[in-house]
Amino acid sequence: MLLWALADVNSMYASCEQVFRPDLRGKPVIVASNNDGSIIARNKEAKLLGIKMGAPLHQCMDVIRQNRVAVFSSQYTLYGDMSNRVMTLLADMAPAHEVYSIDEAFLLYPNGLHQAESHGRAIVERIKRCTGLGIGVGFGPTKTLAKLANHIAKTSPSAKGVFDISVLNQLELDALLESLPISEVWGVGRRHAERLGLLGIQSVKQLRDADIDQIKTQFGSVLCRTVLELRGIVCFPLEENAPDKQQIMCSRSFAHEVSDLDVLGSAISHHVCRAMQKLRSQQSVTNGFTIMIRTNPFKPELIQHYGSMTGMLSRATDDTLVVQRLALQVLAKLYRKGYRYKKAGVMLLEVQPKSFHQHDLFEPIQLSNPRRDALMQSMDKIAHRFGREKIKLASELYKGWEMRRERLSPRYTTRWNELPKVTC
DNA sequence: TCTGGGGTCCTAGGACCC
DNA sequence: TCTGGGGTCCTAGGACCC
Repeated sequence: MLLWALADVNSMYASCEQVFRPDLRGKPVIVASNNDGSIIARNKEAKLLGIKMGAPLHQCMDVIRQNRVAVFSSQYTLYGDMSNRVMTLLADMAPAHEVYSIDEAFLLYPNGLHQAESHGRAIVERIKRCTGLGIGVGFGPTKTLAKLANHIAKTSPSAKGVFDISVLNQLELDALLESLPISEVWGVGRRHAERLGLLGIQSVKQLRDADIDQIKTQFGSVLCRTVLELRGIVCFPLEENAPDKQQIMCSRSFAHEVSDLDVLGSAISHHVCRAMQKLRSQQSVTNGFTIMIRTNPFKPELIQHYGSMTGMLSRATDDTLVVQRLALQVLAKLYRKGYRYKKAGVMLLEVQPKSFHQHDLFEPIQLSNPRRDALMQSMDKIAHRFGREKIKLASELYKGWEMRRERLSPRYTTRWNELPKVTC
């Protein structure tokens, strides 16, 4: 009998920081979003202090100071590398797996497991030993139930990090689902939870037993599949190979507001470079892009401007210079003098595989420009080997749009000169 | 002073076609 | 009194995820 597992790292970002800072063990740790804006990760101790997910950092400074909470700026280089290590180990412990997010993977056992719980404990132990990170593992007959089991693994003291929902008998399962609110279900967000509540559906058991036609007509086919998954019917299959991105977005808030067009242009150029690099790394081309700039919506006393404008290309491309040139032209149209901009970004649209892109009827057919392809390859290689900061376009060089990252930890695992120091 | 940055899918409604 | 009946395609917006 087929069995799913969901393994996910406990407080991933906070745990990654803690692994390299043994002095912080047992102490509250939080990680701030880009620009040190809001709180995006908290360890157990920080949660106990009542620090909320998504809360603006500056509103929590009292509790942070009083309790000596360790605060880190987010360091995705580190988290990404630690994630790769975890995923490699997990892949080795199941016949098939799917990396679902930076800190979660589904594992699939097509023939089930005799001792799921002890296997789960072996996974937890191995990840801890090899990476220093704690994980929780939930087993169930569908992805949705495995996710729910994972929630129990992490929150129920008796589960101690591993829980198999598939071994429960019908009465036990009903009692458990009755005790869980629908908001714990994967695919039920705040809006759905509110609307379901109005229909009197509050527990997971009630959702599982709800009228499927009513769910379909009132909430759509996605939630309908979720309900079926709660009944043990597999609707969400394994996706072993992450599909190529259909859109690629790069955007950042600025530490300080920006009014100068050249500085905004520098930010846009930088985001175009990053986005195009992502595009090439999945061997795709883009047909166009949207540029976005906006003022600070949290300052209603300032005059606001949210501007976005799309530029379409005559031919799909993966050439940074082509997109960057047009992007700056679009930005110049979008820009309004005198506004204090807080964020800029670019989104690549109509992303498709380079191997079969559509040619323009009115343009001469040209498969690619070998010189430009070589240039792009060289840029990517240099950036990969020596770091993104070593190769830039001239238009990226205006300063003044940096992020705030005042509590950044070293890139312990990916830079030789930032390796953790060991004292013997 | 200070509020992230990515993504996906689905649906409703309008434009347009014959 | 009764005012066609199907389609497709596109877009904006809403919901969800981490």
